[in-house]
Amino acid sequence: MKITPQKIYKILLKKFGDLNWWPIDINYHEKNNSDPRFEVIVGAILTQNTAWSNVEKALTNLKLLNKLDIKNISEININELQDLIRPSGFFKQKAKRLKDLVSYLKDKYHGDLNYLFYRDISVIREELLSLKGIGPETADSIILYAGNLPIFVVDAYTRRICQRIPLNTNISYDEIQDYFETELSRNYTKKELTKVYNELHALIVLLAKKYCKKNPECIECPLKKICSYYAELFQ
DNA sequence: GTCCAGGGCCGTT
DNA sequence: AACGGCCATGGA
Repeated sequence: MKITPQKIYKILLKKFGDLNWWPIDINYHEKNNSDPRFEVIVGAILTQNTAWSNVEKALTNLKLLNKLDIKNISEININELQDLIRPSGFFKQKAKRLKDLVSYLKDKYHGDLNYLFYRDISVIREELLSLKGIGPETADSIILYAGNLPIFVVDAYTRRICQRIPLNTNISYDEIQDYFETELSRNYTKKELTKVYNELHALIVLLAKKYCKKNPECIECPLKKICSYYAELFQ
């Protein structure tokens, strides 16, 4: 029996259910008439190699001062921005990355995310990747979770699980991404894919945090029946 | 006190 | 192309 991404998706979905990942503070954005997608974008930058709990503190700081929108980030003093996002770590480079990003959004799209996400996915991806501080995972997280467009996000967790099962032992980001997208495209319609990519990435992150850790705890892992790493434990 | 988290950049080999 | 050092805070 061949192990596929769609099989893993089914097992994890049955075990953990719908995760409704990357929920944003809709009350804040309704009250301030701001774009909730921008909160996702900021979160994607701030969470680089950083625990989400620390990112939440930074986002809270930005909201308390009503700074969580494109216009206000572009106008805020860089030192003040650093101070607000300090809890998320790497605060100097992340402040610069946010500044560069909002400059790009203002210059090219008049600060309107509709204009950005209206474009082709490949164009959005290339533009985001051209910005210093936005690599493949951040770009794809923005496209998927802010743009609600079908692209599969690969991260350190995805790689680790792919190696252990093994599902796909490629190292390059693009090859793993292409593998997941090609496989999943065979079983789901175009309309379903965004939802599937969104959910599967969230499920993978949860699995990696609970079971497939750096030092794995395989005993109760929902994937142990199809995982050769688990099988080798008992050789 | 040590480890590590939802990466990415840059310099060296 | 691949690897190592670096960036920084806060929770376990």
